[in-house]
Amino acid sequence: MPSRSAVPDGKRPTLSDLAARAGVSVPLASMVMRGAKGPSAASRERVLRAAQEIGYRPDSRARLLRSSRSHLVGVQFDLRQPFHADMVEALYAAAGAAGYQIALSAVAASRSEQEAVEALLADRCEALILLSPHAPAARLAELAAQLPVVSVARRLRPLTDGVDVVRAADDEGARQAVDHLVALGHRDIVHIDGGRAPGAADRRRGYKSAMKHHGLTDRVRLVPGGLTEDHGAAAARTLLAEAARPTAVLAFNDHCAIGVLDTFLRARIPVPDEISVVGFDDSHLARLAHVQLTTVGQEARQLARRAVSRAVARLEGGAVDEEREVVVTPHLVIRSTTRAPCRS
Amino acid sequence: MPSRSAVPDGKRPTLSDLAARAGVSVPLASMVMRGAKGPSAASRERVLRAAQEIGYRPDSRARLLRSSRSHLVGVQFDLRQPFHADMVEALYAAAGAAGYQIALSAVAASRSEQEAVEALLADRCEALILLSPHAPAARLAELAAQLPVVSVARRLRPLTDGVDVVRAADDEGARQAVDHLVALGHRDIVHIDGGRAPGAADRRRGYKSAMKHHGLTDRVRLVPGGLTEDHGAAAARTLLAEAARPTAVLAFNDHCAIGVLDTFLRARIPVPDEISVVGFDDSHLARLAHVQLTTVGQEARQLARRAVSRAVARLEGGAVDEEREVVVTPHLVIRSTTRAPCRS
DNA sequence: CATTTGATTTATAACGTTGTAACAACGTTG
DNA sequence: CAACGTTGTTACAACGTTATAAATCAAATG
Repeated sequence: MPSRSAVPDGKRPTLSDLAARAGVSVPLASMVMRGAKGPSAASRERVLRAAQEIGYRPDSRARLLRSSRSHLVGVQFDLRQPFHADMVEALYAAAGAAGYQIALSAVAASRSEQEAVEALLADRCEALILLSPHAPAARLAELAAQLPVVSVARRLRPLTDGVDVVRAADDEGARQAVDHLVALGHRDIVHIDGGRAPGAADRRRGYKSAMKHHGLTDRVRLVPGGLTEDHGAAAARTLLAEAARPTAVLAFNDHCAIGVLDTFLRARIPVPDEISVVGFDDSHLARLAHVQLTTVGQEARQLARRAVSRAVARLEGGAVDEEREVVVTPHLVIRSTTRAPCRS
Repeated sequence: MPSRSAVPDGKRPTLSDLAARAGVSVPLASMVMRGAKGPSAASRERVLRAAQEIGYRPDSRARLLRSSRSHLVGVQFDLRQPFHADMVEALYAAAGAAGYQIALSAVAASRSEQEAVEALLADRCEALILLSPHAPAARLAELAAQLPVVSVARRLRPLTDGVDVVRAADDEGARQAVDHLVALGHRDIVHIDGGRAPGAADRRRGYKSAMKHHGLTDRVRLVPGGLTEDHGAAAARTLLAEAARPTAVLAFNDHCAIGVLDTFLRARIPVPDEISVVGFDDSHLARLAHVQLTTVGQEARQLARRAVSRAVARLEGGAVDEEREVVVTPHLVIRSTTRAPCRS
């Protein structure tokens, strides 16, 4: 069996291998590797060259074990939600900038939130960022008793003890969408909702209140939907089966909106000529060249930054008793699926 | 500030807290926690109850540090590829069954493969599973000199030293798709390819050889495509602009196929009535109720299982000098986007 | 009764890293 | 020249866990 590294015994090189090679003590090598001030330029260079030569890599686990701080933030996300992909990317950047690392733990059909969180805890994360968690509020509170917990996009009705919330102003987003549609001349605007999904209630409320504000209370119409394209497609079929169709649809999220778009296309109903469609999230789906979905942008960057800084504040600032809830204002992104209705 | 845990000082409980609480020694508590044989039923129960009471959780980092084996496999995946999501899910299961844990590291627009791999190495992974890596073969070989590396879906032309490959038989998959279409009566079958993406060359070759096998060499037609919906949409527009349209399209992957479908729909070209479309991967996109894409299934479960067992074999079996390349046979999944051509 | 056996339990020493405090070597200063 | 900072370096202990070997103890044997 061939040797797998530059030190004789085939194991990965450690600090003491490095120190031996450079002809210095272990602590000195350590200081150089972590860029602490102290070592002279000469020894610094010697150590770095030796590191290069033997291919030394610090062992982050030992490092974290030693320092009581782990500077590790656990992130729970759902593999099936594209918006989560955007968030994870933004979280890497935000955490890096704050001097923290990220440990990912995925939720999927065969992997529960419970399992995902267990893994993060065993990994010694100092704080948890949960992307639209479905766990009961009691469970979140239980976790928050052990370490800082940030719930992203999931609002907690009574501000749950110890759990920070970072979310977009879903009601405001829905309002913007309705305003835009009304300004274009639409009156029959339907909302395909997200049932009991995180954020759904707020979007519903925002939709209703905006309709009311425009004096369209009697045109309010909710169709049961959900988070997936299938849900959107089903809702769209419901609409098609009816005599009087709406002129515009506000879908719960981009995924759902795509299902709606697709169903309309198949039924030969041109969008936006005959009917306008608005999504929610501004995930990369919406930006696809052939989709160009008008949607409510959730500002993943912002959300990520705020979530991280919230967690860090709890960790470093001691008792941070400002707002428990951070609300980021969403922004309507107008693309090509909305237009004035062709006939009133 | 409220206490964040069940032990007085607010830190997370350790083995010695647990041992003290249970009135036993630290090593004994350790044995109980990891289910080693030795402890009596009585002490086992006492320790477990104490663990329950103080909310003890083993610190996996310390655990890994101590045992030279970490039983940790690093997985590099791309947040934007739905097929990777399926693979990650399957990998969790496969690794768990083999007694290993998984560390995820994502690649995205703002996070390079290099960064992703660095993070995994620092985490002390024993082996790396890379999902369609784009890194140059030389770089992979360099990594393989340090630890077992499995490349999934990316074939390495000359079997690169030390890198195992697990992939679907892309050529065979393309062949199956063509066979299916020909059996339905199609002759003008176009392939929208994946350029230089991993697997693209094989699919191209499989397509060509199958066409040849059916005596359709003069009908071979390649259109430049890519991995995303946008690529598929662009290719479809190219096809639409021409006088003689094909009766069937084999797209590089599901993503690309969806772009094609969408463009055809917008152009009022019914699928599969006027034109058939086949994808590749059988990612969850293809299974959506309103898409029901006929596609070549890559068998994520199989791939994941084989990738893990390959890595484990290298780690545990010492010198495993069987095949360096594991090829899984794909299976055509016939759904609703293929049908006999309406006019010959 | 002394002694072996077997089952439990414990003491001790690591794993690779870093913080603390101590230590040399050196030139400055009174 | 003695006392003193500086600057660079090192010894030592610790983080939370587990492997090894040694210790304890009851029961069983000769």
